[in-house]
Amino acid sequence: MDDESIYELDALATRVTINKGEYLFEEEDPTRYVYNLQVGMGYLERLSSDGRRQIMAFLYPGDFIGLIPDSIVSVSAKALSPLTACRWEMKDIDKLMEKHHELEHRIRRIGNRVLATTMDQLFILGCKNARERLAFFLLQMEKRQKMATGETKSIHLPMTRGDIADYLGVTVETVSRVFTIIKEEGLIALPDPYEVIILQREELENIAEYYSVT
Amino acid sequence: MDDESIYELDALATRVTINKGEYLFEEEDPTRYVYNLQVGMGYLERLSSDGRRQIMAFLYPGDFIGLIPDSIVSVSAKALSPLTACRWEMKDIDKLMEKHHELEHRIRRIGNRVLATTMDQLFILGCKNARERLAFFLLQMEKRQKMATGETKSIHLPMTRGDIADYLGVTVETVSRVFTIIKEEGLIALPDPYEVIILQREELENIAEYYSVT
DNA sequence: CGCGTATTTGATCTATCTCAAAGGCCGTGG
DNA sequence: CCACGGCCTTTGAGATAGATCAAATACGCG
Repeated sequence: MDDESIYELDALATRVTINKGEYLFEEEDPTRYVYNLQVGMGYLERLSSDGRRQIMAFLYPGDFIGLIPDSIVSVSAKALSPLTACRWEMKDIDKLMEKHHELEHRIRRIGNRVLATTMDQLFILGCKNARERLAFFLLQMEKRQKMATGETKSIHLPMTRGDIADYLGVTVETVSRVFTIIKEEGLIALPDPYEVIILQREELENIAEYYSVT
Repeated sequence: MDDESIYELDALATRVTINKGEYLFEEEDPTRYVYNLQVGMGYLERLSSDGRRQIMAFLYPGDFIGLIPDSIVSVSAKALSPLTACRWEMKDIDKLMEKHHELEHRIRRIGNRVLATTMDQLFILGCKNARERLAFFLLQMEKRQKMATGETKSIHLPMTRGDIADYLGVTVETVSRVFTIIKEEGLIALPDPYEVIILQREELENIAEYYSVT
């Protein structure tokens, strides 16, 4: 992106900070902001009226959130850890896009990538069993962590088993059981519930049918 | 969109026609085209190596397909009926977007809408049971048919029960059974397997948690 | 130190899948 | 024009992956 538009973006940005468990924005919220996550992690969720929940995405540093107007999607963004983000008014971004078309192009490409990821997830939920889902999840988190932080030794999972369950469309107990199973099969090591080390990547990739670009 | 870019788009378009059951493009296919469906219907599918299938979307006249480069998503587009579409080279569209920025804006908005729809589907697959899924499906098809053709009396379903099953992440038998159940509950009428009349919209909407903008 | 929350594991239940078979529709070819 | 084959839908019966319910254990925080 050219220097000028970066400079202008920077000038318009506000910094927001929230605690673990708090919302960056909520479903009903009519405000229209765009965020760029800088520090910490979170997730996008949608709730059904009877309390069921779908986690649509986990959020890593660098992720843009809110690029889709809430008039057409309804999700909330919640922090998994203390979280800081840059925030812009949607209308400012709109204006800036009109001026610097390169910005709209960038935003479109980000949107395309989000769509591709969402389709991967759809495929998983539509076709795969619990074991395949968890394998997919672990490889995806490994890849995203690598992108965001460069860390590859172990996968740190800041979310609970319940969050993983609601991301994969299964129950907590199932997630827990499958973790135990694939640990005992020697596919992963689990130093503690929030730390995963992949021992047999290839086997996991075959299970998940998900091949990260290594 | 301004007249000039429509004119240029038109000049660059090729018309393609395929028969029912044929592919507009396939997963491995390295060609990069953008299509606008004009007549007929189809669907986007992804296959897993062991033959499972997820239908990612049903395609109605007016839909744009292929706006996301296949380098990041892998899907095939198949015809449910004889089908004609306009086709452009992706590179031509890219060039035209650079010249007429309004075009890129339009394309971004189309992409946003696709993402919103995909997220709705994700929510359904992650949280809902078979009955809720079918209710969602029927309301969605009704809405899309209305958008595409204006027809609202009955919903015409050109896809098989198997296609619906692979869209909703259940089996053919389950789809068939749920059709029978909601018919006997008086929620819908089924003059024939491919024709649905909604008798109790409100009840269906409550089941699906899907409220079409009427 | 004690409470609340999260994980894990066990036992049972059930929605959906799987397997099987009958019936209907349509296009083809004799 | 009719018979046949293939494909699709529907329905039944039985199997099962994962859900639900329950309880023990571990962990972190005030």
